[in-house]
Amino acid sequence: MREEGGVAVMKDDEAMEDDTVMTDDQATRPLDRARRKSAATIYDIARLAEVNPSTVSRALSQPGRINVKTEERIRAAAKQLNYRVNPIARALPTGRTYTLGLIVADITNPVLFGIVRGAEQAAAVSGYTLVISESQESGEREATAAERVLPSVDGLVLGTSRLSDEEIRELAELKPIVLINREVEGVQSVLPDLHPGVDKAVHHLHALGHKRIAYLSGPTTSWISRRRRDAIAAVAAEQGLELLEIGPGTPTLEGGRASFSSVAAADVSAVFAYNDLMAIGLMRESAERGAAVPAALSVIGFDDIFGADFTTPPLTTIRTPLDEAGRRAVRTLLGQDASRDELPTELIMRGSTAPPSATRLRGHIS
Amino acid sequence: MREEGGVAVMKDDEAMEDDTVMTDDQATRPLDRARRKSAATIYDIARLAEVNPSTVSRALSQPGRINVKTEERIRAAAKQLNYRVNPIARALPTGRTYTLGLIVADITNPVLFGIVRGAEQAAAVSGYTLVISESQESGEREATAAERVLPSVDGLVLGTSRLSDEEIRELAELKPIVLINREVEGVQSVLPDLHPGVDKAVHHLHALGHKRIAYLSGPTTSWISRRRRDAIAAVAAEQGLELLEIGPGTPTLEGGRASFSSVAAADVSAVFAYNDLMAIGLMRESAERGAAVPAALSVIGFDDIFGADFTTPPLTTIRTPLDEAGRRAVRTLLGQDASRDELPTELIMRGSTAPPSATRLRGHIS
DNA sequence: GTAGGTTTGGCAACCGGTTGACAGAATAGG
DNA sequence: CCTATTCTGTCAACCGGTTGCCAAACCTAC
Repeated sequence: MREEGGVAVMKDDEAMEDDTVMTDDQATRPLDRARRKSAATIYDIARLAEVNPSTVSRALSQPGRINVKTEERIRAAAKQLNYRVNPIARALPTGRTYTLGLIVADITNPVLFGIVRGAEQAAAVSGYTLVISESQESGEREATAAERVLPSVDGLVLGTSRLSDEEIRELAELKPIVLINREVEGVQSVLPDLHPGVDKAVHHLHALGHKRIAYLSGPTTSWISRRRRDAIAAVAAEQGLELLEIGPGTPTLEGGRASFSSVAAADVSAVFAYNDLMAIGLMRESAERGAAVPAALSVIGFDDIFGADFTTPPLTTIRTPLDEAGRRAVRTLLGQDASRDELPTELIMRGSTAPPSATRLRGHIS
Repeated sequence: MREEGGVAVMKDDEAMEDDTVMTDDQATRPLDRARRKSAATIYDIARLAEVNPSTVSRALSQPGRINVKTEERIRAAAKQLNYRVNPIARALPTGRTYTLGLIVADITNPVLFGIVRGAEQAAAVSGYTLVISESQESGEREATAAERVLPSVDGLVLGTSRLSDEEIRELAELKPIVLINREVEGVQSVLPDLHPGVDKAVHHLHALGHKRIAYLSGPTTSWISRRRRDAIAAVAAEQGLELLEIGPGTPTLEGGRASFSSVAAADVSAVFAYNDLMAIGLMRESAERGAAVPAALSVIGFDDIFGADFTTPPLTTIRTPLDEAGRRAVRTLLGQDASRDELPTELIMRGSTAPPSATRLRGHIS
């Protein structure tokens, strides 16, 4: 009787002869490898095909290295035994796991779905498995997660890293790293080109007659939040718009709601939110406080997440092709994509902007 | 020069002496393990602490087995070398990978976020890593994905399986399997208790005065779709409501939109959709065709996904605690949860239902 | 002081592949 | 026909841990 991962496994060998009955007792005994079929190995094939295991290995992984006749015999034996190569056994000597890691701040944050999906697809296409970990917006947890998956992956994508540049460089010394929405000297990254979307958005607000606008920022640790702010600031200055920064805030619906009073107090007629989640939260809070968007306040988000067009009014937002970002990050990791181009953003014009209202928002501060 | 996963790696050994310069050349050479720091092993520790590697292994994984003094010396050496156990090397002899697989139909389907998050959390808490794979609603791809991850996981959660009972049983012979929203003889599963939510929803429609309602079904291969239909049918019959089945449909926004004409043709005043995505699609299509929800048509969804309350009107839906389902599936896999209770559903009453309208929907068929 | 029991740590086999080196067979070239 | 190549398959080491078995060292108690 031995310990297995803290779960004591008992009655290891009773009733071994009866394999067909699925007793309740067995059903509740977890991760019990003992009585399950174990997979065929190259040794089984070797015995069946009457060759040396190394020949099997070569026949299967280096077609042409071995005599066609023999290779066929081996392949037939492999098929007969329903052989699958054991990725773990293969990874040990070669160091290649055919697994990639993806660490994101929050799996359930719809902002990241695109990244996850794109990365998963690109990985699957190349025969790689993707392991997704969550850092919950915490740099410390992110470091732990990275350390945990690092030994068993061939490379790592940091989707929304909250680590310091230094920590990221240290990781990059151990395994190939690709960053999304973050730039660190000497580490590869996939970045958005904010100009097309931001330019158009700011011009749009200017054309509507806005004079004083705000940027509702995300977490202080977010590199991309600062970058979005700077991009907006540059265009705003050029257009003679006054830009305030409100924040930092939590990049969630709640964070957006919570920002309402600061927004109202800031006396602005339009707000760029760090992301759509905050934008939607702000819109809803604003509406509930009697200041309907866009009449009383114009709101523009970032990302164009799932559901951004469900809202009333539908959210105007600056879209980054996130699935493309995820896909490209993985392809870069696999060396299939050398392009350094930034991914163009795009303004998705919907209904959350309007000319500034005569009535000020101030009255709505509770 | 050898092949690595289809990517030819060249210039393998030039400039090996210069480790500090991060040339562009190096940056674009992917998955190149060669010149990176390689992690410390128990052999390094053994040398440093002047003991046998097996002693190191014991000191680290079986506290108490070794003399306290020696153990401390070993731990110190391990810390000094910043040692992390290599999960792959550990998995090979033990067969335990501390990794669990989760296969879902579609990662970006918000219905499944809850499952993913719950599963990830439960796994992380117990020190397990979760590998998520996507089957894209295809049984064949699901089988491939399962086969692919099976050798490297200790167990598998099938989130939205499209496999046959027989295929599932075969998988269950190889590794522990837990199903969500699906029941197969002899395989563990986590199921919702549809009664509380469905009862309340049907009663609610009855009370509003509806007489003839429809169930907009999901994919034919979806076990849970049939189950939802049956649960509704049972209560509808009891309440004297006429229930039509429309479908099968694709469980997406588009699928919901596409169903509109059938719904209109069916001449019903209320619709249960297989899931929220379809419900939202239907609502929007309906509104765009001039038949506003809920005035012209009442709609009730399933799941209460992210964004279900963003819509106009906000969607009334039957919520299943999906993160709890994901969590419980993993805990069951790990043998930490023997409870067989079904997860109670709950009616989330919002704004997409109203008394049946006098005007029929028929006129809206295009 | 010694028989008996318990710690403690080392040895070596093993998990399931991969791969460099090599020998014998087959083929080519002169 | 003999030597030089090329082909083909085997041997054995290795990846980095885990673990059964054993012997030496250490206690304990009589």
